[in-house]
Amino acid sequence: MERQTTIKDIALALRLSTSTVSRALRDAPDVSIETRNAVKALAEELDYQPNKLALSLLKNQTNTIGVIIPNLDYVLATMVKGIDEVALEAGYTVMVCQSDESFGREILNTKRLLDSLVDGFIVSVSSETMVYEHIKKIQNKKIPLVLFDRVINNFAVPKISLDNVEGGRLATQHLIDQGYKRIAILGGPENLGVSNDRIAGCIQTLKQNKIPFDKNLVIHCDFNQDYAYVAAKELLSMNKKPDAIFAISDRLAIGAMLAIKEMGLKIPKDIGLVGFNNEPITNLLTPSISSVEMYAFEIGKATAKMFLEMLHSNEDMSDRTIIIKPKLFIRESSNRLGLSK
Amino acid sequence: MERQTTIKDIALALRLSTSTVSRALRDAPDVSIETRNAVKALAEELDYQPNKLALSLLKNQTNTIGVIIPNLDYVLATMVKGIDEVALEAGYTVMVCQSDESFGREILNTKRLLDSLVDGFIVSVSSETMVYEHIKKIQNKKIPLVLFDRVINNFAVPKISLDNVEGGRLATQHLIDQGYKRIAILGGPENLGVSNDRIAGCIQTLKQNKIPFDKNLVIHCDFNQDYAYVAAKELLSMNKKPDAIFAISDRLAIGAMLAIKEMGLKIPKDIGLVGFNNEPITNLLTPSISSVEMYAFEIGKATAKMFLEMLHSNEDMSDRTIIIKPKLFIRESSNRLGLSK
DNA sequence: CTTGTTAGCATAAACGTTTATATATTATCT
DNA sequence: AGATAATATATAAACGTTTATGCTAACAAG
Repeated sequence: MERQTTIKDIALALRLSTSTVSRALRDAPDVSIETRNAVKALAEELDYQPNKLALSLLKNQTNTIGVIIPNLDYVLATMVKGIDEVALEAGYTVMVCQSDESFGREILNTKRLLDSLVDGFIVSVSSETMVYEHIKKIQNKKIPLVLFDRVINNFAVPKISLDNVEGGRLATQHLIDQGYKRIAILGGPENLGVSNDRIAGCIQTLKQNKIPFDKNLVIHCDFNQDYAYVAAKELLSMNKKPDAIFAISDRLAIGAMLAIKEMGLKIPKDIGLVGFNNEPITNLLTPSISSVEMYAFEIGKATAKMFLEMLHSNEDMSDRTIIIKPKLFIRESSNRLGLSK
Repeated sequence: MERQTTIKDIALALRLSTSTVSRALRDAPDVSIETRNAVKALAEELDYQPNKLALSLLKNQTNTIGVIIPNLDYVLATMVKGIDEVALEAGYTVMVCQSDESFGREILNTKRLLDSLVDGFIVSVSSETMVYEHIKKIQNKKIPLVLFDRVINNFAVPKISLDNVEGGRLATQHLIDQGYKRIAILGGPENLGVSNDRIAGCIQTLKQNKIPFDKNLVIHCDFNQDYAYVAAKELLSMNKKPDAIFAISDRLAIGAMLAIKEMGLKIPKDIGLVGFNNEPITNLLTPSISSVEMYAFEIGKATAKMFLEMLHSNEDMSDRTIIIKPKLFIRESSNRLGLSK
C-alpha cells in the first residue's frame, strides 16, 4: 500500500502552509489566484485525494450507514438494493452486516459498527432477537436509527414496514372466497413480529367471516423449506385436516407444496395454498403459487430516505412510521373457482 | 449523537496524561498497578470505547474490506455470505457495494472506497466492464486486491473462480451421453468471461465427440429470464432446430424452459435442458432442471481467506489462482434415458 | 557521597484534515 | 507621512489515538 499524496506534500513542494493549500483546494477566498491554480495543478498531477479518515475524525461523521439484517434472502437483498440506491445517490456508503439470524452475531455486528464507524443504523432484527439492549444502546447514544421490515414495537424510533396484518387478511379472505373452510397457518419462528402479524390478520379474517378458528391449525417453524415440509405433513395428517394452507413466506409455501404433492393431494382442488413475499419463483412453479407482494424494493428506498431525513433534520422523528400496503397476486395454487383477477 | 467518552476524559478525571491512560488500558508496563486499576475501572464506568477512526488514521488501516459486486442475486449473495463469514471471524468488516451491472456505478463505487476507507478490495466486475483502468488504479496504489468469480485475465492479482470451461464440458458431455446431437447454447453478455468459458467448454466437448458445431446455435443475451425466453423461441424456430439447450445460468434456463413449454415441446424428450449455478429453484420446477453447481459459498470463503493472506503476508501473491471444480447435478430436464447418477 | 538504575509518569510528535486567529506585506485614504 | 484597511499567507489548535523520548524521584551500589 503506497502512501497517498497529502496536503502536506503539496504544501511542502509549493513552500506553502497546509492551511493555504486546504483553502485553495476548496476555493475559499483569501487565496490568490496564482496560488490556487498552482495548488490545484499540483494536486491534479499528484492525484491528490483527501483522506476521508482524517475528515471523519475531524467532523465526527463518516458518511457511512450501518445496515444490519438477518440474512441475504430474496426479500432482504431486494430491500438492501433499495437502501443502497438511495444511499449512493446521497453520497453515503452502506455497510451491510448479516446476523445470519443469530442473536449473538447481531450483537457483535452492532458493537463493531458502533465503534464510531457509522453515522447511524438501519436495522432489521434477527428472528432470535427477543432482548433489545443492543438496540437501546444505539438509541441511548442518540445515534440515528431506523428500523425496517422486522420492526420492534414500543421503541421510539422511525419504522418502515409492511402492513403484515393486512397481508394476512388479503390472503385469508381470498381463500375464504374460494370456498376453503379449514385454513391452516404455517408460521415462522414464534416470537417473530412479522409472522405473528400475518397470522393475526388471518385469524381476524376468519372471525369476521364467522369461520371457527382451530388453534391446532397453526404451526410455527423456522424459515426453511424442509421444516415447512415436515410441518405441512403434520397438518395434513390430522384427522380433521385443513383444506387450505396460508404460509407466511413463499419458502414455507414451497415446502408445503412438496408435502401436499407427495401425499397425493391436488392443489388447488383438495388443498388451497397461499404464500407471502411474491418471490419470482412463485410464478414459475407448477402449480404457480398465489402470494402477497410486499414491495421490498420500495420499503428499502423508503427506509433509506427516512434515515437520511433523520440524519439531517433535528426534529424528533421517533414517532414516524411508514406502513406499506401489500397486494395479493392470485395464481393457480388457490384459484379453484377459476376466477381471474 | 452524544459525544463518546475519550481517553482524554479519563486522563482529566484521574489527573493523568493521555499516554498513561492509553498504556494502562493496554496493560503496558511502566504503569503502576493502582493507576492501571483506576483507569480500567473508570473506563468501564464511562463505557469507554476506543475511537476506531483515530486508530485507523494513525495506523493507516481500517479493518474494512471493500467488496464490489455486480448485483445481489442468489449466487453472489451466497458468495458474499462466505466472504462475510471469514471476514467477521478475522475481525474485519465488509463493505458491500453493488454496481448493478453498470460500469459507471462500478467506477463510482471503486472511487468511493478508494478514498482510504478500506484496507483492500475484493472485486467481481460488472458485465459491462471492458476497460479496467479503475481496477488498475487499485493495483498501482499497491492496495491489496483479489478478484473472484468474474475475474479478469492478464491481471497480476490473486484470483478465485470456478473452472467454467469444465462446467461447460460436464454439461455438454452429459447431454451428448443422453443422445442429444444438436446442442444450442444460451450465453450471457458477449464479453463476459464466465459465460464465454462455459461456452468454450461446451464447444470443446462437441469437437471431442466429433459433433459438428453450428455457430448459429449460440445466442447471447442479458441475464434475464425474459430475454432468455425470446432467445430460446428464436432457437426453436430455426429450420434445423436444436434438440438440447445448454444455458449458462439457471435464470436463462428457466426462460428457455418457459419458451419450450409454450411451444408444445416436451422436456427432456424433445428438448434437453441444462442450466448453471444449481440454484435451489432448479430442483423445484417441473421438470426439475439439471444444473452445474459452482460452490458459491466456498468460493466466497476461499476469496476472503486469500485476501486476508495477501493482507498479512508480504510475499508477492500476484500469481495465486484458485480454481474450484464444478459438479453436474442431473435432474429431469436432461435425463431422457432415465439414468440415475 | 556520588553515580547508576529503575519505576512511574509526562511531554511531544505523529496520522491528515479544517479553521480560527495571528502576522506580514501592500494599498488606500486623509 | 502616518494611520488604516486589504490581501495573502502562516501558525496553532482541534479531532482521538499511540508511542518514542524525556523527566523526576527513590533507591542501591560503590
